[in-house]
Amino acid sequence: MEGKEKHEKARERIIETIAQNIHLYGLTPSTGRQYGMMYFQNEPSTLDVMTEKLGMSKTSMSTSVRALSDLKLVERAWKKGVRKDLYHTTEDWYQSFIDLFSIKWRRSVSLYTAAIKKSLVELHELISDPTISEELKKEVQIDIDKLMYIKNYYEWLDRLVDVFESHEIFNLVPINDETKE
Amino acid sequence: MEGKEKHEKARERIIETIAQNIHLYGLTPSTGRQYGMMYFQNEPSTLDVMTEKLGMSKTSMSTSVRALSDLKLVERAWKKGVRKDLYHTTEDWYQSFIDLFSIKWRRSVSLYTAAIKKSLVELHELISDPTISEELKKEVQIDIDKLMYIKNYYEWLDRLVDVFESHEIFNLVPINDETKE
DNA sequence: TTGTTTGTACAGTTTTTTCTGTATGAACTA
DNA sequence: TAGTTCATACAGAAAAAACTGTACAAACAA
Repeated sequence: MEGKEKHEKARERIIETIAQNIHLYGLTPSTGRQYGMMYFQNEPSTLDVMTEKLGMSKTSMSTSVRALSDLKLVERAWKKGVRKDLYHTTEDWYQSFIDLFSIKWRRSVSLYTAAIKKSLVELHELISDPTISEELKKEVQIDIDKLMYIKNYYEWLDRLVDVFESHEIFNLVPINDETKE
Repeated sequence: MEGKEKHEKARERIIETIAQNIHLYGLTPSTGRQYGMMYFQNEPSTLDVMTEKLGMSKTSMSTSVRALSDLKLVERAWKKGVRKDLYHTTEDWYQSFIDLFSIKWRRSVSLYTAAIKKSLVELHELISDPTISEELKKEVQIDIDKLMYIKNYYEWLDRLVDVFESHEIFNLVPINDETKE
């Protein structure tokens, strides 16, 4: 089967590329390969199919399919009469990018925002404390300025995520071609 | 030193937050802590200072400061009379974000583009091969469509990176406050 | 009810990554 | 020139992460 083989090779190249780049999504190459396999599978896959195709344990398949779901790269499919869980890759890579972007950075925004708020309160208390030295006060003021800068930056980042989530970004960077949603 | 301690605590909270979020830049918490320390250090740091402050080996400091430099999060500073290498964090977090974005995704774009190009050629050869089965041809056509979709997506991503690098993004998501460059 | 199938928690193993100490080379000093 | 100070390459140790097999719980079948 010469043709079948050539087809397989063309697919494998892409799957391997996905595997080598999925770290951008915080996932391992194995998980990327799993995604790639599912991407070219033209029907939903069960954990058993993945185990068979990738030669890895079902436990692994289960945990990594969950990781893929968390990032909305795959989702459950339903098919009547089939008892096993079925999964397929989500169609919209633009949306996946946005989801990734959103999940990763929103989390960061909220962690920073909380920490900065707390520290700013403390530093302001320190500044208005009459018992501390002039020298320390100066240092604290510098830190306050730095924290304000970070605060501003994260507010910007938050608005940036908004722009992706609301799809406004597509006004600035339009999707060419008919593949648009 | 009650005030000094409180100041330290406020700083540490932010440094720890940086450490816990630096994975978004593909770096380890240790490296994040190193960055955080340098961020609040109001003068350039030497490897020896980092070793002393973080209690880690100089070798570690050397390799992680290089990782930070690669992402342009820190850069060398010059100070006459000082023989040791000096490093300080870069001021512009917006630019750092853009640099990260650019470095990470451009690389991905070029890897995908190359792989897709190669595979598309092979699949087109396959399609116009008269000896292969109708069934296989159908499958190959589906794959071609999928690759075209990915190709389009990466063209979009490439334009997206352009928009960040050119700072056009700031038209859509402006930097508020006087902290702007 | 009992038996079967399926997914996942958990403990342990293997693999990978991070970190350290030693050794070396480059840059500067005298 | 030789001596000193620094950064980093490299090998091995320590720590973390990925992966597997077992065991169990939930869902369903009969």
